[in-house]
Amino acid sequence: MTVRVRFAPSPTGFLHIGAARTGLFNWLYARKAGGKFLLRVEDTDLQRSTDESTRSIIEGLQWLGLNYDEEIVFQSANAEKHRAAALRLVEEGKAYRDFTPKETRSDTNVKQEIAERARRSSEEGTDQRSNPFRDLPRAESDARAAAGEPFAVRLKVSREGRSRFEDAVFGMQERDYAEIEDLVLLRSEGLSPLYNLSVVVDDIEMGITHVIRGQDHLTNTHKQILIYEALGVSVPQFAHMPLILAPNKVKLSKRKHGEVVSLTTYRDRGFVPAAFRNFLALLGWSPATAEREVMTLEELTEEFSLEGIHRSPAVFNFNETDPRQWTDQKALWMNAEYIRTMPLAELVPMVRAEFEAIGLWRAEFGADERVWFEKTVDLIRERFYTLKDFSGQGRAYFSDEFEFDEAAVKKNLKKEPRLKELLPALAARIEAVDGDFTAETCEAALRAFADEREVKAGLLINASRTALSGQSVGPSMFHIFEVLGRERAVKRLRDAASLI
RNA sequence: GGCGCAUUGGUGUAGUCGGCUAACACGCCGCCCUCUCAAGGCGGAGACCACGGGUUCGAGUCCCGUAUGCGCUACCA
Repeated sequence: MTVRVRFAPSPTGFLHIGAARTGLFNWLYARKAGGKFLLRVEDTDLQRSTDESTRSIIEGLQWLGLNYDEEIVFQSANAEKHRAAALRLVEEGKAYRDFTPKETRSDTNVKQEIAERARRSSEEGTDQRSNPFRDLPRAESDARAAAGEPFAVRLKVSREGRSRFEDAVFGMQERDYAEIEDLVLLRSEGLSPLYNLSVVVDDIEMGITHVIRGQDHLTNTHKQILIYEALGVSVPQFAHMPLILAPNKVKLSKRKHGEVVSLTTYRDRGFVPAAFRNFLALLGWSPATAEREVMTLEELTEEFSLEGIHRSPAVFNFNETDPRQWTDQKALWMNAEYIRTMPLAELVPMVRAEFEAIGLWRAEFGADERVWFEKTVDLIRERFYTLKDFSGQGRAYFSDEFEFDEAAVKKNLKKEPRLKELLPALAARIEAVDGDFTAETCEAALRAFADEREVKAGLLINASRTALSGQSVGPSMFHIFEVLGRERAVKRLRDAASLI
């Protein structure tokens, strides 16, 4: 049997990183098994669903490199099928019409209301099967429906017995039927289908063999199994994955934690897709042969297995008050690791895209200066954490309009008044370098000059770094000379005197 | 309230059939390298494996209980 899995996000708000991880695991599972990875947009809640959100899901998957097979399924388009399935269950006596008027429920304190209602009914001793319409004679039910009386459709859950299934991650799961109420399949309003019904009917329709999703669906799985059984269809294999928590151990949510939770944030803040994907894969999963953590997509696919998924939730570690830790440190490290080690040919287009986005790109970078551009990117990549750094700290390499870092000016230029005179003199010396303008020839010239003036080479080197790049940190100074070229290097050395 | 799940250094994790002086990565600290900062190399601090019982010669690993957290419990998804 061919493996068919699906990623089924609901399009409300931007794509959550937890959802993205679920998508990733589904993708890895499908690819490893040589099966199909399908995308289904669960947009049955039309009030909250937006096209923009659907776009962010599609873009997010694309960014992560998770291509899906077959056409996207929009759940809302299948409502008629879902309804027909429920009605068929009424026909077969496996579900019934409930003519009880709908209770109005305030959306804000739902959880609390549920708890209170449960407490009350346990005190009164009412059980889950006490619905008076459960055993209403069929003829009467038909008649009332025909007369236009509104009704919801509920599944008739057995009075006795136990539901059980083997979850690939959490193991054997059991639940007494007594704990499951006769769940509503169709709303009284317009007989519109509810989540549990829609999911099951769609999964059947799409031929899903493995349902890999968040742990928040674990207990509801029993309800869904009941629907599968009523429909007379065998159940798929289930695998639930632990949730991702915020540092204070609460569920990571879009509302509370904002943009760190959104996948697009990582794209927009200079993450390399492969790096973030790698990081995400390691959150709640670990390879059986855990020797290295930096893994290519191929390696991840090869290593992936449901058994490697953990049962305990993972904490996504970040600190909102510290801009250096705006997201998980390990994610940042992983990104830096990718930036400095990935093939230059893959990195350059990403840097280009970043430059184009902020208007720093010039056509020459891709034409006459292409070799130079790549060499420069290669020179500075080593100490960068995100793609944004190329246009931030690295701006001076690509443009004459850049800012000087205050602290750097203070530390490397202002501190030594003699530099006001030394720098222009050094500029003249550098300008006069014979032959090729390389790191070696520049170094020789600078060191000779330092000896002559009896100052430490380090003084000139550090001053030059700030003069040429605006920064106090960066690559070897002589390579900066080489990359900037004679003309720009000399000009910047001269101009820097005015900063002292 | 009921049901379910989880609990190894700050974070992510490894710990097969019980034998650990509890391993790795990120982060942190120090040293080396050095023109700065990284990277790299070396080293260090940091966990009585949530707590309490039990089984056993021996428990992070098995059993019971407690606590805490999370999830579900809806005519939300």
